[in-house]
Amino acid sequence: MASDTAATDAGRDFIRDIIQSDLDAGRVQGLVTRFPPEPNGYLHIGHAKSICLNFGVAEEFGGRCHLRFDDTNPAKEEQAFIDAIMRDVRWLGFDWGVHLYHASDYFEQLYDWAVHLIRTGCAYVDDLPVDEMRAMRGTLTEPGRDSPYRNRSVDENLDLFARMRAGEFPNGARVLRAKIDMAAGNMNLRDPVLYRILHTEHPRTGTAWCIYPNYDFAHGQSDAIEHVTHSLCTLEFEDHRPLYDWFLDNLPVPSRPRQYEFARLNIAYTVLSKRTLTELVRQQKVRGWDDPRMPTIAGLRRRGVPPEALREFVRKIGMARAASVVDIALFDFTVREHLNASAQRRMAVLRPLKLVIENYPEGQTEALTAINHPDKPEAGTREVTFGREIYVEREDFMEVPAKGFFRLSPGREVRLRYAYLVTCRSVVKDAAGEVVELRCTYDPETRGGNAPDGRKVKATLHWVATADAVPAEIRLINHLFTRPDPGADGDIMADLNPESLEVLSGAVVESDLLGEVINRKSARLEPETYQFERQGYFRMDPDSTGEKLVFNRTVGLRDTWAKVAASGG
RNA sequence: UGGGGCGUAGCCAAGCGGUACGGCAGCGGAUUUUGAUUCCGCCAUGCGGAGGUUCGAUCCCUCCCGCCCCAACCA
Repeated sequence: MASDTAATDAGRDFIRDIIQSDLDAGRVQGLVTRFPPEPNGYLHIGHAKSICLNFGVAEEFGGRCHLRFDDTNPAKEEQAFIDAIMRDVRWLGFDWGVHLYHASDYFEQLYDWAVHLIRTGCAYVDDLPVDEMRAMRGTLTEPGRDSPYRNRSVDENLDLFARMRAGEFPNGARVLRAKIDMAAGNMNLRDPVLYRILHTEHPRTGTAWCIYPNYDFAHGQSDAIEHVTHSLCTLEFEDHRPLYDWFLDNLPVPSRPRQYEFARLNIAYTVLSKRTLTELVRQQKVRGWDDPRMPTIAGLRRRGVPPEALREFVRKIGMARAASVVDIALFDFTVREHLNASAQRRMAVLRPLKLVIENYPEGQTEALTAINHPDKPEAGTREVTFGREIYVEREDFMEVPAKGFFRLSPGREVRLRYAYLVTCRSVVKDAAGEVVELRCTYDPETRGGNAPDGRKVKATLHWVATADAVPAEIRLINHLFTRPDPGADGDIMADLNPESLEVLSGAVVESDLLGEVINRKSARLEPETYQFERQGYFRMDPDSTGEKLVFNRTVGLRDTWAKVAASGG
């Protein structure tokens, strides 16, 4: 029964409804979808939406999803992108099994079908130069005009097309066009180009071809060859559907797929256009496709976003046909939601300020027990080293405390996480008047953090003992663009955020991290994402060396105080 | 009268003729050795607008308004 395979409660949407009714009505026997990336760049979070949809429904309805590279334009495509795409789809958690295909696998069949169209009078070879063809296509409101080559004989077309394939003509000399309707309101039906001459080596077929089919002529037929039942794509292809169907109607294809469109994903303060992302890489505005600031799957992975969070985000945004711009806060929330549940806690001081405990014996250190995860006792504990000199966060001290600030200031007592209650006695300043050191005393009776007399403190600070500190560089990843709608004024590069990457080179982390990080590296495991208490989530960057650890901030913790301070200030 | 779509809260998004699910954001409050987490409460008399059909309309009809996509030998 088809209804046995129904997606359950979670995540119903119009696509799943269509699939369900097609299955129920027996229109299709089983579900087959496909994810069809063009290997001309890295996958981004917009592709993640499509991947989750295509592979997701296949899983839910007991069908299968193919990974098919739409490699019809060798001028832009590379093997390196093919590899990266497969890596990213797998990392996201999906598996195409044996169903790995390429549009280029079908070049011979597509060529035969092109010949078929010529024979049936549905296609012709056009000699018009590009600009003339453009001029004759008409405009949105005026019909186009027939090419003078439109009524060549079948034999002449056959001969010319064969010679195109044989390499007799240079790039751009001729194209094969479908003969449909130059007056169609839908521009895609005004005798679209099917094949163009491209004397370019193809990553997979090498030099076997010098003519290549374009998207419209390859996509639907590839779907049909693979017996794809539901061909899911974004809204901008809606106008192509009549053409998609026209090919299926006029060719002896082995199956009849149908195309359905959904709205593409947009996210505020970011850009999900492959063209723009390519430019960012090319112009070196970022350090590569996997720069942690990039909305690419590889970039998000390097930043520390777990694949589950990405999938959950896609689930949360829903699936519909209305153009939308999703609030980046929803993404951040989803990442925190997952990391809060999974990430081990550690202590790191991003902007260190030295704190000396005057009544703590010189040269002495002690090991204190810290909890690895507050909600998961099974995550265990670890020892952190405490001593007379420690680092605390610069922003956890205010010489003149602002209203509502209840961290450290002269005379005030606070708790050092897992350690002791300390009271600030005085500050040391440099010649410029900058506070460079805090002089404190501690209460030896408060080991672990609680006072026997029950007195309370309002703040708990994270810290790292100087004796335990491992230097680290911390990279804070901020929005790549300064406005929610980058490029709305025309020049998208002008909207780049000059502070998208903040490098804190003087940070320190507890030494426990060094061991963990080195162990995982030697075990060839991907680095884990940790929560640095009171700061956010961080993941080691591959730029790390034996000399210095480098961490990227995946996302900060919600910071209510920052909000209060900003509005009150 | 080019063609094709879409309008439900600040942002997503359910709803399929019976009186507006949910999430994010925001705002209160409780708990807290992370100003985190968690927990409680508040947040559309209203569904782009105007008519119409109906006992009853976000849902059906008509007109209007607004927004998005299409004129690559890209996908």
